[in-house]
Amino acid sequence: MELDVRKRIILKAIIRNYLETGEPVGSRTISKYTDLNLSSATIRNEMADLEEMGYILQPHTSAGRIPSDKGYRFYVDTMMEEKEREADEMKELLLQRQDKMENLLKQVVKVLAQNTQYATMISAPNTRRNKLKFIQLSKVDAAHILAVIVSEGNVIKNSLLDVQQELSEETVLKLNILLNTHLNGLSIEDINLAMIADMKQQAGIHSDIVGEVIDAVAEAIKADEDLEIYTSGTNNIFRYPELADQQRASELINTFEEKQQLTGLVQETLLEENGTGIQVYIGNETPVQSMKDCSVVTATYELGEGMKGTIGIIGPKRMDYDKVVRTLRNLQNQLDVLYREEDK
Amino acid sequence: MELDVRKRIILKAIIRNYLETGEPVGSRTISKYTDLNLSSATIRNEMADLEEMGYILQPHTSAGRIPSDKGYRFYVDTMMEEKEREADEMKELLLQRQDKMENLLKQVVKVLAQNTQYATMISAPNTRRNKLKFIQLSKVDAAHILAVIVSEGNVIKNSLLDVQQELSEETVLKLNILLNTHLNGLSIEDINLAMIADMKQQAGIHSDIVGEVIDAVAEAIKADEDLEIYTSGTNNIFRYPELADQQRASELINTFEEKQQLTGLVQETLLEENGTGIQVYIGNETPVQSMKDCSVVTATYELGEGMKGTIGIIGPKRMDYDKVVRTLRNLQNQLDVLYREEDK
DNA sequence: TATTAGCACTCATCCAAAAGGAGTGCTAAC
DNA sequence: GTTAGCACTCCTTTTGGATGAGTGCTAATA
Repeated sequence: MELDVRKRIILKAIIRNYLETGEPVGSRTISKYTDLNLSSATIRNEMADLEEMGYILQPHTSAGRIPSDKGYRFYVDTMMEEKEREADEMKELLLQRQDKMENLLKQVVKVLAQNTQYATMISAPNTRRNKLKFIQLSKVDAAHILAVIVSEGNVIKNSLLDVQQELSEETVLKLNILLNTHLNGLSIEDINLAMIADMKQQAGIHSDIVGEVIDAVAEAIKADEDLEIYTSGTNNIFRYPELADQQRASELINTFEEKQQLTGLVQETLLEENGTGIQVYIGNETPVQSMKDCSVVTATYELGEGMKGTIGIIGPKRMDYDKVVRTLRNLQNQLDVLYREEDK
Repeated sequence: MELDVRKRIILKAIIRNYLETGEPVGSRTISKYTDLNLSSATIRNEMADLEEMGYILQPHTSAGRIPSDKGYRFYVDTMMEEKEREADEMKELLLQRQDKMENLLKQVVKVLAQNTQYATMISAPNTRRNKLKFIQLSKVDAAHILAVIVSEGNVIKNSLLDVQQELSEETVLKLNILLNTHLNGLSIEDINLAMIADMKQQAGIHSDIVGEVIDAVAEAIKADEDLEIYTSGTNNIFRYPELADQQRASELINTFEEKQQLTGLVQETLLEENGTGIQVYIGNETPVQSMKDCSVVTATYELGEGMKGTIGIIGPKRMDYDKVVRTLRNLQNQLDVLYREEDK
């Protein structure tokens, strides 16, 4: 059996209605809701077909129908195609310029959660391919050296190093010059062992410090790559009864608190690049187990070349996909603009 | 009427039992539970008295009794006294040394939440009275200067400053010296306007930068004082039916997400210093509105003189006060030890 | 052949009444 | 002062209609 035009119209009507109400929708409703001028009985026949084909299902024998994951998938796919053509007149999200990356990200998730009424997450941009801009060692006290590492996009990391014996100010200065001349402009992938050996040799008796700094650089650039995830609007899940029962709510909240559970989502999204960078995961499609009763919409954002991060919106399956996708696209643009300004 | 010995025993038995079960406790239970060898009827008489005195209450006419806030208060106060004498044989919480304050705090709340099965929070140590150890300005690129501010306890803050016109390396060096000679060893309260004016004058045409740096220092040391709060174990509230209904859960989770709602708790705790630094807020006693159905146990911790922070444990009123207080005391010690090691 | 009216049937939900049970307060006896 | 006994309260659970939304099927209709 195939999905003819009329079946499509009916399926869409069912889904639209369910997105609004969250209640199973019956044949009579559709009969009135659409302008097909068909009786409820005819609709019932079509619905039986749609159910057989797996697009909708009945919670129990004498209830209306709700969309299945397959149904949502159909809806999202065709909706996306149609909307692609439309102009995007979405109003701006109120983003203020932030000097620190962390604050920017926190602000983004928060604004996004407020705008969509869903739970949101954002991962800090992937800095692996990011280039080192600047290293600064400073003597803090007799036993500690502070390494400040700035990479492109003005991402700043600190690391406090223990030193065995006190270094003179001149030594610190020399090390600074040594490190900067060798490392500036390189990404973490560019730094190889030969280079490190070379630097260590030049550092002479202070070669151990060089080693520590290199480690710190690696650490700073890479380490919490998967931990820097911010979330907001967690308690929005209570707006949707289908997610608000204790079992589910508890699991979801746990996932949002233990942020490393969200890394799966980030990785998945960065891998599966399609044109727009926006992806929709419905129910079991999501890579995070605890979200199998949710839908997840993700977007990759880019701050200059190589600095990619992931934004995610998590809500019930009857999410307003349309609005969410538009909002995310809008956000992508704004972040892009923000970056260019930053750079000017 | 006074609280004679027998009434105390009965009251404690009621509370103990309620802490375990979370159900109203009846006279027959107490009659068996205690070794007073009294019949349920006698217990009933005593319970009637206790209710009249306000220590316990009946959810409805034919139910058992549950402790009132006043009852909990009595229990906590006397329990504390008794336990004060006991040796503390609590097992160590598994804290690993962390180089960054942020990581340490995150670890502490997490371990604490896992150990107690309640929701936990910690505020970063108050840095207001903290002394400036070291300031480092570095030229990042033509338009940006990076200010790194290190204060006692090796708390590091960064701030990226825009500059109108490019500064030479020498100028940056001069400014560094100027700032460090003037400001090192001072706390934020020590920095006055005269001093700032003096520095600005010495900086000549670069006085605006000095102003910006001072602002950054103030900002860095003070600003997110009330924002640096970490939480963990939020979803533990679902373990306790009396907190797990949607209304309450949603509010609590929101409070934990919007961390500035927790500042009230931090301030309150730092003010009301008693001997041990441990405080118990029962029900309405808590300064945070959304926790009026919870009990909150807070502890101040200290990392060296002046660096005080607050730890909080939030759970149902029938919290295991005994264990919580012991755990917190234990943690206070461990943090103290950790700090001394750090400092060595 | 596609559509529709009509009808029997299912099943969640609501409501009231009944049953059960835990626990109390009171009284009278010990 | 303590306790056994009993009537009483009130929550909780169960039960059994009644209601209503919605379906599937069949037979009539265009």
